[in-house]
Parts: sequence; C-alpha cells; structure tokens
Amino acid sequence: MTDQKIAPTRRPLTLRDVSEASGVSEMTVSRVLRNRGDVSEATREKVLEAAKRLGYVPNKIAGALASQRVNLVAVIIPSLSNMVFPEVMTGISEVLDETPLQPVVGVTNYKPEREEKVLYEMLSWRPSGVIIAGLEHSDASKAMLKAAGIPVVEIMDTDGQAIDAAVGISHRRAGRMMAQAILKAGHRRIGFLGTKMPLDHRARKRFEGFTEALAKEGVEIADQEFYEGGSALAKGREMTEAMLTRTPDIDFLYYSNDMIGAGGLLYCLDQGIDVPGQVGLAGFNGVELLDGLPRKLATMDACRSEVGRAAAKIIAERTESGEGGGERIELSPKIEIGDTLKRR
Amino acid sequence: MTDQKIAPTRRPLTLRDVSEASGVSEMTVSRVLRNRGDVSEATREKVLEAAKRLGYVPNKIAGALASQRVNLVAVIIPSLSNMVFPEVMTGISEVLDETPLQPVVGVTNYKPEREEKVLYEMLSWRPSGVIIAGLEHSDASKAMLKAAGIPVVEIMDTDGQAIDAAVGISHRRAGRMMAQAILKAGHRRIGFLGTKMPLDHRARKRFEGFTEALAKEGVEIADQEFYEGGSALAKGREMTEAMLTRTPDIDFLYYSNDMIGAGGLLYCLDQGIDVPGQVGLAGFNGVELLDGLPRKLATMDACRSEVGRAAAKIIAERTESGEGGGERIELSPKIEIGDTLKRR
DNA sequence: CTGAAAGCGCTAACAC
DNA sequence: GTGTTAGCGCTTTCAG
Repeated sequence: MTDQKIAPTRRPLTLRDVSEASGVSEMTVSRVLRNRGDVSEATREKVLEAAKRLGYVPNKIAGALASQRVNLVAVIIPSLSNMVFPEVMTGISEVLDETPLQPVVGVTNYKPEREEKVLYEMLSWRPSGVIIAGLEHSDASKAMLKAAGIPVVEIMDTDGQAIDAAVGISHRRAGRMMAQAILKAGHRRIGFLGTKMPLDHRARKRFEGFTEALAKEGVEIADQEFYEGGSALAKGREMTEAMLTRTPDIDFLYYSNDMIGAGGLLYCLDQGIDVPGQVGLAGFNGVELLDGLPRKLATMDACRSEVGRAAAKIIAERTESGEGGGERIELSPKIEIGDTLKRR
Repeated sequence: MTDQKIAPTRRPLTLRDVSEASGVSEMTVSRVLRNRGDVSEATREKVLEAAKRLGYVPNKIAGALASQRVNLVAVIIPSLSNMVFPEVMTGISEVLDETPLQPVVGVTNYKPEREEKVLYEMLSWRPSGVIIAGLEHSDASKAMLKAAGIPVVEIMDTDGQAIDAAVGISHRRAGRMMAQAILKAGHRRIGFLGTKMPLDHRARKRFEGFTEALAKEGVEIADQEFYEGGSALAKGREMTEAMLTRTPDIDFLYYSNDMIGAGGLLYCLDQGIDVPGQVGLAGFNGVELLDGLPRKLATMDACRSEVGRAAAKIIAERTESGEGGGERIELSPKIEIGDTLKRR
C-alpha cells in the first residue's frame, strides 16, 4: 500500500463529547437523542447540532446494557439461496419496520450443529425474541430456547410440538393435498423426485403425507430419485430423464421443489413429451421466479411472506405487552394447478 | 391462548450465578469460559460443569462493553433476492468462520436512505469492520464510514473512488468486454434490455461501458427496453417480444442480468428463432441456477464468492494486525460463451 | 494460578 | 426541564 488512508484511530465519540460540545448534561443529551422526556426546544437544538457536527453515533452496546433492552430479533433460517427464506425475511421486515425491533439473521445450512452454534451466538446478544425455522432442533438448542425466557416462534411447519409459538403450514397436509389432486386427475403411476437431505424435515413430511394419501387409495410411489448439490434446474432435468428411462410408464412426477420441477418441465418439453397429457408435473413452493416458463408448473404456495409477517407480529406484540405465549397459526397452502396438472 | 407456555420470566443467568454455583470467583469463571490465562484443570471442570448445568449463556453485550471489542462485521447489501448477494455472503462466511469475527447483514433495497439508516444502526453496534456493496453512497453515509475508524471494504465495483478498501470488478470494463465479443461475432444491430433502476450503479456502468465500446466501432444501440417489478423470467420474455416486434432486424440482445436473459432465451426458442444464428443473446452474472436451460446463456462471471472472500480477508487481517488500509483488488470477469453467442 | 477493584458508555430513578 | 447517582454484566489490570 502506498499511503495510510485510514483515519488516525480516533477514540469513538461518546455522549460525554456531545455533552461537552453542547454544554448540556450527558443525561439531557441522552434524552434528546432518544426523544425521551421533555426537553426544551432550545437545548434540544443545541444538542442535535453538536451531535451532528461531531458525527456522533450512539453506542448501542452501552445503551443495551444499561437499559437491559436489546431491540433485536434473532431470525434463524437454514439457507438464503433458495428464494423461500428471503421471502420470509421480507415479511418479517415489513412488520418489524413499524416497531423498534430489528431482525438479525443467522444461517444454519440445514445443520443442527450449526444451528446450535448460531443460536448460542445470537442468544448471547440477548435478543427480544427468536424466529426460527422448523420444529426439529437438537436437545441443546431446545434447552437454550426454553431457557432464554423470550418469545420463540418456530416457523414454516406446524407438524409437531412447538417450544412456544408456531406459524406455518402442515407439510404433511400439503403432501396429502397434492396427492389427492394428482389422483383425482387420474394418475396412478407416480414418481417422486426430491433432495437428498434427511435434515430437511419439511420436505420429508411432505413426502410422508404424499405417500400416505396415495396409500389410502391403494397407490404406491412407482419410482423415486434424490439428488444433492449442483444446479437444481440441471438436476431436475437429469433426474427426470433417469426416471422416465427407468420407469417408462410413469404418468406423473411430483418434485419436492419448484426449481427441480422446472428442470423436469423443460426436459419434457425438449423431448416432445405431452405435458400434462402423457406426464403430469407438480412442484412445491410457488416460486414467482419461475413465471415465464413455457408452461406454468403446478405447485403449492407455502405462504412464505405471510408466515414471516405473522411471526414478526407475534414477537412484536409480545415484546410490547409482555403477554401471550403458545400462539399457533396454521396457514392453508393453496394448490396452483398451472398448466402441468389436469383440472379435475 | 389456553395456558402460559412461557417460562416464568427468570432473570437471565450471570457470571455471578455460575460463580456461586461453582464456588469460584467471577473472574476465574470468566477466564475459563473464554479460555484465557491459566486455570487449573480442577477449577476449570468445576466451572464448566456449573455453567452447563445452569444453562449459562454469556452476555456479549456486557462483554463487548467491557472489552471494547465487538467481533461483528457489518455486511450491507442491496438485496437478498437475486442470488448474487447470497453467493457473496457465502464467500464472506467461509473466511470469517476461521476467525472470531461474525457477519451481520443489513439490506438496503437499493435505496440510499435505507442504506444510511441501516449503516447508522450497524455502526451503533461498533462492528470491527464494514463490507458494503458499491462505491456510491450518500454524503452522510460516507461521512459515517470515514468517521467510524474501522476497516471499510466496498465490494462489487471498482469504477470510482473508494473510501478505504475496494474489491470487485470493473463493470465498465465488463460492459466493454461483452460489447467487443459481440462485435467480434459479427453482430451490428444490438438491443439492450435492463432494469429500470437508476440506483443500480453497477448495471448502469456496464451499460455505459457497453455503449462506449460499441461507439468506438461506430455502432449504436439499435433499441433498448427497461423493466421493473415482476418475475424477471416473465419480464425477459415480454421485453424480448416487444423489442423483436418493434425492431425486427435486431440480431443481438444484451441483457443486464441472466434471469431476464433466460426469459428472452425461452421466448426465442418458443418462437423457433435460431439462437444464435438469427439472434444472439448474452446476460450478466453467471447464475449457476440457470444451468439446465435448453441452451446455456452467454454471460460474464462477476466473481461473487471470490469478492466475498477477499473482502472478508481484508477485514480479518486488518482486525488482527491493526495495519493496512486502502487495499484495492480488481478481479477479472470472464466471458462464458455458452450457446447463445457465436464463437470468435 | 486466583482474586479484588475499577471501569466500559450508557440509562433508570430520583432529586432539584 | 435538567442534573445526579448508581449501576447494567462483563473484562482489564494489578495484587497476591
């Protein structure tokens, strides 16, 4: 490097600096900066001017310690890269923006040990609440959540026992619903294509609900295929090819997410396969991203931003009133028939 | 609600609780918990046992205040929903995972006033460093960054004046490179399709570099079209249709991102347009997500995870050594020819 | 190896 | 309206 661009490591400014610069007591400066209590317009202006001139940024660490209040909400999700969690985040932000609360996200990559670590780190900042994806956590994680003494909302899933509050859909039911729609459309040779992620409990529950509803009508999954890693679109193609080759009489493919479903759809169209005449297709999630494909993939909406909003609302209300607990909101996923599932 | 699931609002545990439970002084408990200094194995075990039994989670707020050290790195990005920033985040995490530092993300939605607010909030937690997308910031934001007295790395762009360090690619150069490749392939009637986002400076710079390189060869953009909102894939389709209808002699379409490019590609294939014989296509970003399309879209890699890694490395090294400043790393984007741009 | 004392920068609570 | 006094829960520093 040629020259030191960094400013000389000035001591960060404190309230005291503003107090001295404005000739007002620290306490009053603090009041002005937080809009608390009555302060005369004159002093208020003096303080604001001094703070601005110095470029003072309050130290929340000290503030939080003194006030025993940290307006942070820990949001713990498995991944940022599949479009579903960013949408949940949007819902959360929408609600929290109206409050003094701020979301802080942690990502677990679907690993329980990461979740445990991320949770520990976040709790050590003493947040006002936790929003965490899923109902399955390690014993240690559960213990931490219980012991934290703050609102905990488990999101995205309602099939199981919540620690405190829960907001989401029943993935088992979602799987059943899709199975019923597929059976109703007259399909019997049904293949399933999903991710090789034993720890994606929601995908697992959808699969269970799906096979269960099929079984009720005496139908068994004709074939199944799982993938991991790589581009979902490409994997969807590959898996579809593999399955249609291996089990040529398949007449429906149910994908555990829209992205691989889209890959499958593109493959079928490439091959001149009549969709849904010859083979019907359905995914899961309602990824708006995919509008614009040659055909609209049948799918099911997981109400992601709605889930985010509801979860944030629970935290916000409970933080404000100190009352509540154990809320349970089960949203109803809707099937979107699209163009790849026969109507009725 | 039926019953109070919430645990009685216990006072959170403190060091003192662990100290009393283990019969060891607070100070020694603190040492054990931080692995600092020599502590006899005997006391160490007593303390660990007590901490675990009680479920003690240290209070970082207090720790940070006392030690004047906050191992947080503020990461400020415009959006989570376009696949590019999650990849940057991955690069950042990869590097920071090896250090005591932790990333905390803030999202600005491409709005300078949001950026200002997010930045202020983050700085008020006194992070060890800031990684922020872009070189364009409001005066107030710049002032805050300069005054913070911590390492600041501006990422994704190197066309302009950095506050401190910068890591990224030159988007102007990226635009120029693509223009040259397109001209070399023999195209002259070139259309541009982009986002209606005056505040996406990187897209703007690519466009400027692009038109500039065309101009050098006496070529002018034949037509252009901008969109906002909605599904990028669908918009890519619509815009492509509109442009090819309006300006039928177009022989190349340059898209400001891969997602709309993919939409355009699907439209062209639908219409039986020969790609790249009749119309060539190129996007920007190298979104792996799209592998699996019928043709591979020509694009240019923005080195996202590499950018994240390099930025994190700068912060980590500077935090450790206290030395450095003004680093500048310009990465070289590579054209991926794919199947939609003629070779040579 | 262990402990006691003195804050970190701010705010709650109370005086004036 | 404004100022004063105590901490918040931890770590630094220094003494044993």
